[in-house]
Amino acid sequence: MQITRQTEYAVRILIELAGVPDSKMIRSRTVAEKHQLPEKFLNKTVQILVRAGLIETRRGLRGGLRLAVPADSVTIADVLTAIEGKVAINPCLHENHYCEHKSDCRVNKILQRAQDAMVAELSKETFADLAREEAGKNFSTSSDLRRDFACFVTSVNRQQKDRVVP
Amino acid sequence: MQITRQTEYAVRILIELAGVPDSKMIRSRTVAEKHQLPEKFLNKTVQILVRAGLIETRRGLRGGLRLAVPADSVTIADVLTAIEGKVAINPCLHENHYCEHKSDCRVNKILQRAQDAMVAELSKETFADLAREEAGKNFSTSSDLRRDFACFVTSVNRQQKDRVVP
DNA sequence: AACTAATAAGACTAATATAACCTTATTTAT
DNA sequence: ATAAATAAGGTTATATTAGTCTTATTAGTT
Ligand code: SF4
Ligand code: SF4
Repeated sequence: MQITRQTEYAVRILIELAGVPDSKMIRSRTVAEKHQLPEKFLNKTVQILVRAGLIETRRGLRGGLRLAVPADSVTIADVLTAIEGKVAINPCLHENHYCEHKSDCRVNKILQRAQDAMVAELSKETFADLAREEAGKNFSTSSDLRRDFACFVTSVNRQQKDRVVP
Repeated sequence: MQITRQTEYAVRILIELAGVPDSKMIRSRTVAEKHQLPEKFLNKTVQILVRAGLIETRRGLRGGLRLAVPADSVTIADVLTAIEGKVAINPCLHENHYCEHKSDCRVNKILQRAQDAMVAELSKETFADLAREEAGKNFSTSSDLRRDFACFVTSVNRQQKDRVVP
């Protein structure tokens, strides 16, 4: 019941890109270094975002990444869908999933409402908002390697084996 | 971003137990066969639920499973927590997770609100409600092997490779 | 045209989490 | 005693997630 690391990486890319003037391109390596993310894996993530139509890239010298859509029209929910596919917290929430009880299953309905509530929250603020927030902090758009945004999510996550079953 | 199969199995166990008169014990094998779940895996799940204090078991002849708490005091959210541990859709939502930006990170706040909204929905109806619903359907508490509740979630889930990235 | 710095693509591997199985104990009513 | 049930925990299998590596392609610069 977690979003994947890749989704979080993608969110960070989008925040990064939403925070710079429209036409400027940001190198993927810059993002990787700034956020301490594995570069190759980030590039793969970038490709998914490109295919989802959220960002665009240019190769070659002075190439890089840029938003393909207005920052105020993208939300975390969009990124989640782009990276992990259509959201469905249980298989039976896919409309193509068959279950004979689906039509009147109360569990299904509860799960659906829970998911909808979650997605609604994830859709409330756009990356334009998020980038503004970032700008308010000590966040820099320069290409040097200050780690204003570093958070070592992965390593911390790995030791999270502690089940809360007393 | 899915609940695990084990969580769904646990939900089914609880629905099953909530639907029978208080003192009666249900054999775990009965649940497994009725819902077409792998018996050994189900037993492991049962143990988790026991340790979480949600159900109690008795071994030996005429042993079985039974709710350890009133059906109207348990929700799907409780089961989710029992099986998967404290809910956290991103590592930084664990209060013991450190991130220097946590205190004023907007992403964190959005994720927290999304999670809260989801959990709130999952907490709205109790298993007493759910069992009532089941009773309304053609659901039987007899120990024969009618598969009133069968849903082949696992197999369907496995072919769900279709990423929605156009 | 040649060079260089960038992304593109995809195969490959590694690590982790999830799911399932199996075997041996332990308990309890009969 | 015996049979029928769960308890426990080790082992395996599978799926997902994360990350790496290699080679190609593109585009600006000189
Ligand atoms: S029985 Fe209900 S919860 Fe289970 S798969 Fe069918 S619709 Fe979903
Ligand atoms: S920067 Fe924000 S979203 Fe990322 S780990 Fe820290 S608190 Fe969570």
